Amino acid sequence: MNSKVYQVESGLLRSYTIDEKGKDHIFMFAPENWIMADNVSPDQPCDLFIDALEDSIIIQKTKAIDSDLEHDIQKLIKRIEVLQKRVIMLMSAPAIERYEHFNQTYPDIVQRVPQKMIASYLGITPQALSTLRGEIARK
Amino acid sequence: MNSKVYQVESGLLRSYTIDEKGKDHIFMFAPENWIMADNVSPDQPCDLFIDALEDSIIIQKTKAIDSDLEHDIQKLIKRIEVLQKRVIMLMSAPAIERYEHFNQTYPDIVQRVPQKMIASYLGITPQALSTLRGEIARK
DNA sequence: CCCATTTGTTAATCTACATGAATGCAAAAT
DNA sequence: ATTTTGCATTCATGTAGATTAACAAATGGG
Repeated sequence: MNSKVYQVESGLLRSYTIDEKGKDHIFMFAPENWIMADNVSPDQPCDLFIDALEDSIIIQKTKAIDSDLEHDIQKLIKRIEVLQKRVIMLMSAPAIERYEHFNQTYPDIVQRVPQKMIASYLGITPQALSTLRGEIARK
Repeated sequence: MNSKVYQVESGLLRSYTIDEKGKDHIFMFAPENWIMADNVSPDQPCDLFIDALEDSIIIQKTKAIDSDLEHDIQKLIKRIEVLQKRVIMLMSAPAIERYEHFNQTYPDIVQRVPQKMIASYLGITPQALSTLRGEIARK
């Protein structure tokens, strides 16, 4: 079981899947002080890939729960919180609101990654994001 | 902080949000042996409501992490896993595939709740689910 | 049993977003 | 300098699913 947890000291990571049609979907970004894991659970794998979008310093932690249990639980809860919000927004909010929420969640990432990746995170095409940004700028 | 965790012994719970337009979105179901929590984190509340869809026996656990820490972590990880899958499917899979995945995740729930709730879980309207089921039956 | 309310179905129309293609543009690569 | 290569923009068209509405079926309470 080669599943790992990474603590980002500096730089920027992303995790993403590739669906049957070959399209990739960014699952999350991890800038400084975020943690990121590939397969949270060894069974029922999720095929989550991770790579660095910037030169990054990361600390690789073994998932063996050794010392700071409470701390780990807090981190996990934080992630659940983010995921819940994301599910709800995907179900109920149109792309433009998801984009605005993205800007709040990751205030400075917009400048740091190409737009196509943000589109991938939002679950829309780069073209859709482009026109959507046009509309925002126009008003 | 009145946030609780519930362990379902028998019956069926659901958790859901209500968006600004008054529409509700079922976040998850919890049949026997599942756990369910309302606000995972006291800050940044998510306005997740819980109620029982069947007569249910539940054990209310305080969220204070008392004894079985490892066990709690396993549960949390399971939830993250489910959430991740859900996010990915919402982004990449059409409603019909989400419906099929739902049937795998909750094999017998289809019979136990009204369709409108399943639609809510899937993030589509009851009408859409109805026609979608028609198409499945027809082939 | 009858009425009222909720739930499911079907169909017409509308809209957000996907898809595909053409164009411009900047950064690499040669 | 020139040729790639990848990214962003714009437009035309297609489509999944929303919306609205009307009706049928089921459920529940008196």
